[in-house]
Amino acid sequence: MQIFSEETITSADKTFFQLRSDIVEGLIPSGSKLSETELSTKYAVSRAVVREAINRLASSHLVERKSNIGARVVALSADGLVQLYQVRESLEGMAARLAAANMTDDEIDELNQLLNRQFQEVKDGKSYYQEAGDLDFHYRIIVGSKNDHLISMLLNGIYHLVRMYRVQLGMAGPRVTTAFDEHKHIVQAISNRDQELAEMLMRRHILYSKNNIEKKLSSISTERKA
Amino acid sequence: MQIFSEETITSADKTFFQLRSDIVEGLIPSGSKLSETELSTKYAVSRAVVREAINRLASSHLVERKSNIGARVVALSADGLVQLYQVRESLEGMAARLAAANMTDDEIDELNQLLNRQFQEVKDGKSYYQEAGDLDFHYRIIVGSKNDHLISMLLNGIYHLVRMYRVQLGMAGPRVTTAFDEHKHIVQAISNRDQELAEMLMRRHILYSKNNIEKKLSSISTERKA
DNA sequence: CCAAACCAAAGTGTCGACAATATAGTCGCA
DNA sequence: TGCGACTATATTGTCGACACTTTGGTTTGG
Repeated sequence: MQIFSEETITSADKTFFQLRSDIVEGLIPSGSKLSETELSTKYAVSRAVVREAINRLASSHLVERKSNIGARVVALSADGLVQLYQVRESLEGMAARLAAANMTDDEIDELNQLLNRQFQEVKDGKSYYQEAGDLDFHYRIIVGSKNDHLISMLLNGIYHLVRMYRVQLGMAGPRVTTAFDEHKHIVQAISNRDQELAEMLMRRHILYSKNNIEKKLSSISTERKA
Repeated sequence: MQIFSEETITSADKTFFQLRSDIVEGLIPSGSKLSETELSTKYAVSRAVVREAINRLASSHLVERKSNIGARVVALSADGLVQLYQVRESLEGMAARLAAANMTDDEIDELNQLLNRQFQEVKDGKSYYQEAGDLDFHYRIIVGSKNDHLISMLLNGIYHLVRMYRVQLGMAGPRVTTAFDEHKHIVQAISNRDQELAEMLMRRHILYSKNNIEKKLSSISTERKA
């Protein structure tokens, strides 16, 4: 596999991926400080590559850096979540619209097949559908937009933050089957090349998703008070 | 001035700003290669800071970097312009909508005053309105959205690319007065807290702007053929 | 006892040198 | 002559050391 290797992977790349994963998964807690020297010993690389990795994380909005002071993992907040989903709604809505215009028939076929496979899994009960499937679905539509800026902003920037919120708020919950139906309708709209509808359905889909995760977040903060 | 100094400015910062400016203004031609060693002697800093600056430029989509090969300034193209304005339309439309919801009355007042000043300048003929005023207008609305992700994506990412297209295509042309009217209507919508209208007018404003610049681009490419 | 200046420890910013990789030109061979 | 392997060169990737800034605690003067 991976016929086109292209682009060799540097040490800084690996450190960046590792760090990003550790942050998203919560191994490095949100709000904590990232010490360059400490991380360089931990990952057994020079401080320079850790620095580069941290800079990239800052570009992805996963950490905040202040000169001469250091970098901290972003703090999750209700307000941050709202802002994040505002832009996500707008950008992914746009992605769906462009996808309806620009995806090839083959790509749309594959999208349909993906959904069918997931439907089987859901029916067979062995469904931990959840993350993997959902991500794959959104991923294909984003890429299908064929707009490089959009793709980059979503995949390099926003998406890992979204995952970070989901993971750290423990989103293993419900909303599996209903999300599946929403996905199906979106793909139908794309199949029909109905740009308007695709955008609207995607925006709504993300809005529901926000409400769902927001509810979880408020229930947690009330738990804390109790 | 600058009461809150906050955030000391490092050598890498200065190099980044300098490089970005040189690229946007065309002093470093689009498509050309950026040699780390060469630039480090040119700007009299170490290769490390040039590297960091280039990495940031890559995050801003002003250069493209490939590992072990180097970085090139992005090439301007008709397709790239279309993609850029697609996301700009969506994001700034969203900014206008959020601004109508989130700007304070004072901020809206200042926006109105800005427009009045510009109107005077236009009337007095001394108007090279063009860039400065237009940028200031859009800037305030973007910031007025109060959405950090949106602000960052537009101001750090997209805007310099937009300017690069404008500068290098020689946009000193017309469309001054008409753009002014469009600005006025957008501010009116924001004043009325009409989110829907503000978004729609902004999207349309940017669409016109795209058509204008696109026309210029095609006229240049036909010139070349002749 | 408090406040301001000072000092020391820790961490980030910058640098020059070395290692690894890509590129272009040369040589040899069919 | 044309093609492929090899070598030399230039450029990027990585490293450890040094310079500067921040921070927290200590001392000193009121």
